[in-house]
Order: sequence, then C-alpha cells, then structure tokens
Amino acid sequence: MDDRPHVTLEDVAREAQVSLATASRALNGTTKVRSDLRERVLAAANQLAYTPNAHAQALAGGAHRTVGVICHDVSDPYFAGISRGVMRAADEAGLLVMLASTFRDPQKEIAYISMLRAQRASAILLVGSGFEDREWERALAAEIEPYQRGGGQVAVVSRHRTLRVDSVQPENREGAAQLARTLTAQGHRRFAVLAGPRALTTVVDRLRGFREGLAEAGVELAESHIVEASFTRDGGHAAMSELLARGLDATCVFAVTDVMAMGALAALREAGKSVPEDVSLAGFDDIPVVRDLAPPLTTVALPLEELGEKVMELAVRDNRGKRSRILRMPGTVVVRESTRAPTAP
Amino acid sequence: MDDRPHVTLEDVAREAQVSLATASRALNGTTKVRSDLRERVLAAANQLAYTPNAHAQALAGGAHRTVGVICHDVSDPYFAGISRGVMRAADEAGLLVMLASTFRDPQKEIAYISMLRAQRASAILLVGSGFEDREWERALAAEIEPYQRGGGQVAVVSRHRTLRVDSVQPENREGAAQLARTLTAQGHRRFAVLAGPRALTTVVDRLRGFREGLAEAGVELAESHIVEASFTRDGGHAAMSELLARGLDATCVFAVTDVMAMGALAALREAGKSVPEDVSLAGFDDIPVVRDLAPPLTTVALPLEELGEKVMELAVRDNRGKRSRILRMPGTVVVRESTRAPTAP
DNA sequence: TCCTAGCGTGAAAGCGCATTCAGAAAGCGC
DNA sequence: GCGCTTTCTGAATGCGCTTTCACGCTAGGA
Repeated sequence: MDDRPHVTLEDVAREAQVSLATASRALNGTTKVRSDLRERVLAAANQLAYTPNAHAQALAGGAHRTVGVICHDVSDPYFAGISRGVMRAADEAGLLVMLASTFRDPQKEIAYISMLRAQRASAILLVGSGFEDREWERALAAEIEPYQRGGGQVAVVSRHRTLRVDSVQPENREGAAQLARTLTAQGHRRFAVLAGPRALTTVVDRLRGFREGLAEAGVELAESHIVEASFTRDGGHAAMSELLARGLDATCVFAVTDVMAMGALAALREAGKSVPEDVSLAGFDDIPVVRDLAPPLTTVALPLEELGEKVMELAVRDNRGKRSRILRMPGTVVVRESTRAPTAP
Repeated sequence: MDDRPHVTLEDVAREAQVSLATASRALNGTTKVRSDLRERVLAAANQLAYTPNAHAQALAGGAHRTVGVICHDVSDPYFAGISRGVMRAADEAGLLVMLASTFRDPQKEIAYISMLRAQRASAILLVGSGFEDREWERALAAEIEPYQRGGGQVAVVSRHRTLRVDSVQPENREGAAQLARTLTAQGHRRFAVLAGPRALTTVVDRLRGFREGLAEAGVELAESHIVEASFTRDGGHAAMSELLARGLDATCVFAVTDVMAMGALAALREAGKSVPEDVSLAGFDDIPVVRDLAPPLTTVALPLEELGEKVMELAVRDNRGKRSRILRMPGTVVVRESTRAPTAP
C-alpha cells in the first residue's frame, strides 16, 4: 500500500506548532501537557485524520495490542462458539484478534504460529484438539518455546500434555462417562460409536470416558462397533451409513461430536430409521443448533463461549515463570428427546 | 512482552559473520548473495530461532501481510460461512487475517476500523449488512476515506450504497422475489414475514423483493403481517410466538434469515403446529444446518464461502483510482419439505 | 597489460514513534 | 529579589529492518 504517504505524528506536530515529543505526549496522555497545547494537537490530529502507526508504536516499545487465535475451522459451530467468547473477552481488554483457521493441517498450524511470532502478538491461543504425534509436538514446541522465552503468552483449549502452557480443558473423559451412565440407566446395552480421527486427543478422551462409563454398568464396547470418520457433518453421515450397511447392532449410537451427530441423524432418516423409536442418538458439545433438531439431541453441554473467555483471560493475565495453570471445565449431560429406553427387542 | 530481548537480525548477522545488509538479503532472497554466505546466514537464523519482527519490516517498507475482517458475529453460521471463504483465500495469498466481531454495535465497528488502520492492514473487509443511518454512514466514511487515500483497499459484502468501495452483493431482492414466486406457485396467498431490524439494508432488500414477487401474483403483504425482531434464533422464536399469539392468519411464513427460521420452527413446534402440514416456513441464506432440520427448510441458497473468497479477491487485486467494482452473486431457491401447497381451509 | 562493466558486499540512512535527557520556564521560600 | 525546586518542552536517540549508495572485487574487451 502507501501510495500517498500516511499522515504522521510529525505532520500533526507541525500543524499544531509543537514538537514531535509534545504531540506524542498529548495524544497518549502519558505526561502532563499544557492544556492549550494539547488542544492544538488534538485538533490538528483530528483535522488531518491522523492514525498512529501501530508498527512504529510497537517498535518504539509501546504495548502490543494483538493476540493470535488458531483454530481448526471457524465455520464449525464448536469453534465459532469458542471464538465468540474469545472475541468478547478481547474486546473488553481492548485487544485486536488475529484469527486463523488451519483446516486441520498441522503444517499450517506451525506456519501460523510463526507468523504470529513475527507479529509479536502478545499472546497466542491454540483452540482445538491436539494431534497425538511426536514429530508434530516437537515442531510445535520449537515454535512455542522461543516465543515464550521472548515473553509471549500461550494458552490452549484442550489437549497438549507435553506443552508447558496454560490451558482450559473441557472434561471430555468425565463428560463422556456421565453420558454413558445416563444411557445405560435408560436401559441401553448395545452401543455403537461414531468417532473422529483417533489421532486427536479429544477423540481419545471421549472414547475412553465413554468406555469407562459403560464398564460401570458392565457393558463392553466392541472395537467393531466403533467407526472412525472425519470430524464433520459429512463424516458423521458416512460413518452412520457404514454402520447401517453393516447391519446396525445397537440400540444407541454415540457420536463424539454434535456436528457428526447431525450427519448421523440425516443418514438415519434417509435410511428410514426414526430417532429415538428405532435407535437412540447422542452427541457431545451442545452446539446451539442441536436443540432445534428433530428430535432435539441428547448431548454433553460444554460452555463454549465461556471456554473462549477463560482461555483469553489466562492469556492476558500474566503468568511468567510460574507453573502452567489448568482450568477444567466440566460438561453437563443434557437429556433431550433423541434418546430413550430401547424398545424391547 | 519482551522480557528477554528478542533475537534480532543483527544477532544473526554477527553469528554468521556477515553484515546486517547481507543477512537481510540472504533471508529475503531479494538480491543474489554468495551461496556460502547465504548458507551461513540461514544456519545462524535457524540455530538462534530467529523470527523477523514484522513491525520493523512493515516500518521499513516491507509489504504488510495482514488484512482485517469486520463482521457482526463470527458465531452466526452466515458469517462463519463467509469467514471460512475469506480465510481460505487469505491462506492462499499468504495473508494473515485479523477478524473482529462487532456484535452489531456501529460504534465498535468504527473503533475496529480505526485499529486496523493503525495496523496498516493492507485491506479491510466489511462483512454484513450496513445500517441505513446517515450519521453512521458519515462516521464510517470519515474512517474509510483517509485509509483509502493512504492506499488501503476496502471491500464489503452487501450493503453500502454511499461508500465508494468494491463490493460483493448477494442478490437479496431478486432472491426474495424468486422465493415469493415459488411460494405463490405452490398456492399460498396469505403470508407473514419475520423480519430483522428494518435499519439493515439486507432486511429492506429482502422485504422489498419478497413483496415484488408476491405482487406478480396479485398478492399483497399487509404491514400488520410483518413482525420485526432481532437477527437471531431467539429473535425468530419471539417473532413467531408473537404472530401465533395474535392468531396467525397465514399459510406460509417467510423468515428473512435461516437463523430466524430455526427459532420460528421451534416456536411452531412448541405451539403444537407442524410444518408444513399446518403452516409452511421458508428462510434465506441456506446455512449448512437447515437441510438437516425436520423438516428440511425451503430457503434461498447463497454461496457463502464463495462470497468470502470473492470479497477477498477484490481486496487483494489492486484497483487504485479505478471506479469501484460490484460483484453480484445470485441466490438460488431451494425447495425442501418445509413448504408445500396449503391444505384447503 | 590496462580500463571498463558488472556483480556482491558493507556502511548508513530512514521508516514513525516513545522516551530519555537536558534545558527553559515558572513557582516557591528565604 | 535571589537561588532553589518543580513542570513542562524540545532535541536527540534507538527500536529492527529494508534499501539506497558507494566501493572493492572479478571478468572481459581492447
């Protein structure tokens, strides 16, 4: 950019007939400035439509007012909810948010962190499940650690047992366990699970919790009853279709994500199965839309917006040197009409 | 931030035993550098975990690699869809996106533009309906114009008859008219409309188009059959409830937004009315979830992701001095099961 | 062999700002 | 009224980088 040069502080100072230093002080209010001078400066700035150059400010030692947020996909309601909380908190703190979507590409994630480092963002937030992959964890750490040494704050939502960062962790395991208890209490004994990629910590946790919950009622989940698919609506649809094609042998299906559950619901409807009469269906996350599905979805509610707010708070509240903080956010089982006692076989 | 000073180019140059200029050139590849020197520089940079300071780069005249996007609410599926397209395009162009949500507060919008100006963002994208408010338009222009004079690119999605900017415009009016034609063709004659705030250009356009489409079939829409509410799921719910309380006198309800339609659907269900047996319901936007509702929603499909990609393209493709470009994006009526011929009264 | 291009390199200027430092003006006590 | 402290102002410095600018070197032609 920069066709015509920008209006600079120097222009303002000249217009107001004061020194550059005085103009700077008048604008920032850091030091007392004689009131008539300040008036002149403000008037000049206003008249020239002056906007300080944030790069110059940052370079000259002023505060950096931006935070970076990296998530998998903004258009996924789960991340959209969290982003909303992040932005609300950022707004209150007067911070500018740089949001990037990685579309689940680990390489892109690293690249974005590097860019945010270059921007000297005051904090970087990683939102979303991590990969269970040594190589990637190492590459990530290689970006994160120098950034932290430079004074950067890092906070994450979910995942990351290896990274030394503050984190907000949804209680995926316990939430899934609770859900399992609820479902077995309703009388279900034969389950199928629509899982996301097993490389994601979130999937692993929810799966494990669910199994544990089932185990308490003496129910086992056969590996053959778990279908793995991508973490999307279409992934859920495909997984459910496959399950159906195999000849579904379950009274209740648990999709590890609401988004997947939506796809599953569609697949069931297309196959002429009705929920919950023929089969019960449960999800996880409680994204806003699922209460409006027909039938409304039983799920585990996560306070998405609050997740976003908390992670931002962690990032803003300075925590240098101290050990990393962990905020656990419990999930709450919300029973709606998509699950009910199985009809006698 | 900045506890420990950052690694600077000077550190790298010293480590590699070359001058600062050479180090810069080696890293950027702008000029030929003797290969052994370049190797040394690269090695040193890598070893020191050097990341260039983007602020210094920008200040020194390097390219600015960020664009700002301002929308009403990231968590709204409509904006989420557009954001997705924007980010995909930004990613391809190697740009960093700063995304801000205004939560429909005009003041906040102005404030964000100012911050983006300060960041010397290479482009600013305004996504979402504008307000029909002289005062606000003036204030907006006062931010936008100096920015453009400084060489900044501005592009918007929808709205803004007064601003001299490139824009991508969904054909709200024509889309709504098409929808009206479709509905009258199905046999509907008595309509009600769930409108968003009348101060939004999007609402005005859709309303007008819908009326025009109805008029072609000789149907009029009484002002009393239009309920105004906020542009949200709950807004739609409230508006529908009010309509029901008044004694709904229509065979078909048009919600100007899919999100509102979802709320309306819930309200209808709660009131014991079934769609489309008792009343037909149509929306606008075709956000991803509506095809999974029960019944799937009839609506006007807008290519949301493409909207985002296009607006980004406009902003990136330089257009200095030339007249502003307008890209019209047609909507397509998608008939699903939420509408059908009214049952004889 | 000498001179001229031409390529690579390093020194230095400057991007726009905050801030330090020194000095001028103003206020105080005596 | 004089010297002192206290305020406020302006000149100058530096943040980290890109980019001239000028110079030294090698290669090629005469």
